[in-house]
Amino acid sequence: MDERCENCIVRKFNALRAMSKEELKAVSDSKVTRKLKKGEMIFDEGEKLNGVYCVRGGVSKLAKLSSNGKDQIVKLASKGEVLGDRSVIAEESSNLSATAVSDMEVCFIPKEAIVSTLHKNPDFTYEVLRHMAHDLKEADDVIVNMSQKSVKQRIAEALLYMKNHFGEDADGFLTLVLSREDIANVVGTATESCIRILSEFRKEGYIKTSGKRMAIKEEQKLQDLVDGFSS
Amino acid sequence: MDERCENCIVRKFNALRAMSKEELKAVSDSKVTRKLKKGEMIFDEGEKLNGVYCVRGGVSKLAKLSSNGKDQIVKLASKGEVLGDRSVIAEESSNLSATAVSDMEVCFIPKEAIVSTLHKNPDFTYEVLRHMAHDLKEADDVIVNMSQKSVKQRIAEALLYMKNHFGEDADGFLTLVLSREDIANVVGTATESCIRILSEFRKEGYIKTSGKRMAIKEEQKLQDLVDGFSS
DNA sequence: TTGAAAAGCTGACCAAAATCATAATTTCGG
DNA sequence: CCGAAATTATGATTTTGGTCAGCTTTTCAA
Repeated sequence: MDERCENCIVRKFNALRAMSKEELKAVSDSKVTRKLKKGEMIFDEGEKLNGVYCVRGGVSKLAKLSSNGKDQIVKLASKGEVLGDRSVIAEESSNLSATAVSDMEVCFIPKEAIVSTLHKNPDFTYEVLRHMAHDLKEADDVIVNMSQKSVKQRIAEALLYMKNHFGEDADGFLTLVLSREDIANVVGTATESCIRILSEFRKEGYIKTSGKRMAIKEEQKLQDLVDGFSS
Repeated sequence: MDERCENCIVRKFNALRAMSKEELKAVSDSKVTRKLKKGEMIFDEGEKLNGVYCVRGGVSKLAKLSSNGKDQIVKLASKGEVLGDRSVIAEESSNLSATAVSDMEVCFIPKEAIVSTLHKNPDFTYEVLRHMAHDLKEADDVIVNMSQKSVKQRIAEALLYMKNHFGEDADGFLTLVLSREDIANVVGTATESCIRILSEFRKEGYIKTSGKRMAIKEEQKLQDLVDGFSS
């Protein structure tokens, strides 16, 4: 609406920074800012995307429905991240759904603005490519974790991830508040198992909880779990 | 050694086809063909790659060692696929190891030839990008399978994958011959569990085995398993 | 404010899969 | 062709985690 992409700081974090002044202007002119309430869906699995979404604020979960009816959360995206880029580039419909897990503000950028820049500005394309190569490496790590680590380890890891990527507030509580079900869907387990293990962590004194807010008290203990020490 | 990239058919299958005649000539002049025996390693996890490997023949497993000491096979690459591109593009050391699971022939292409083309030829960069976007989608599927499907389903899926991607010989046996351990590492399970389930499939008549060679007898039954029908 | 719905929690039970042990078979170098 | 090493096979046991059921707490809208 009001703010121009040229001045938008979130751009610093993504490939848009490799765009030229003019390209950025074109993007800014065609973009549409959209506010979303927690729980609202940005796009659904199988949907044809006409552009990408640049996250200005809030957090989104990218999930895929598995054949057994459960959602698997593949990625949590926040400020500066771009959603839907893969589908636009591959010219396929989205293989993931995107839903706000907190109130959000996103900018929709029509695909034409992206694709034309991809064809004309090799620096931009290269930058997008680097981001994607990086994402692919992260995906490898997720695959290995999923197949080789226990549910307990994966939950410990998810907690540390939430702290490192989304931070904590003044009282030490994790900024990102997820339901137990969402956490379960991140680590790929049953909600009850997730609740059980979080309770265990609480009893052990590794974390404390207050409603659905959580705080990490003993980061090292969680890290040891992830690394396979103790049990 | 002898064959020129310009005439190499495997190029048809990868992003190299978007290169210009001149660029291809430069690649061809700088490439080194290398033959590998089954079991030989092409590069190791953590290694700094000075180029990419284009697979001319044979099959390679891309694996990552998890903290519990087990290898997780993330991808099987065959004719036409390029290995190491992500590390070269991200300018990071490799997060995966590549090992020949059959005798192989690969062409090593120094990274300079690749990177300079990436900077100069947007079509090539775009093509690489499209491939990577596709790989990323596949990675999402793997994540979902790993976390939501049973070991039995994943093994059934692996067998179908082997048939569809590597084919079968005149007798109906899968062309790609993997050890039980490798199959276990693809699906992320214990070798014993893998053997047990393959035995079960044999007893049910879904497959037949002859040493480590395997043939799919009832493809539909395996597919039903994957889709969650029956049990 | 209140009452229904959603989310969180806990126990009991069961199924899936890992682990440990041991034996049979295959592979392969000499 | 032979024997050691690797691979495959199978049984017994334990652990992990999923499912079902019932209960409590929190949330949220009428």
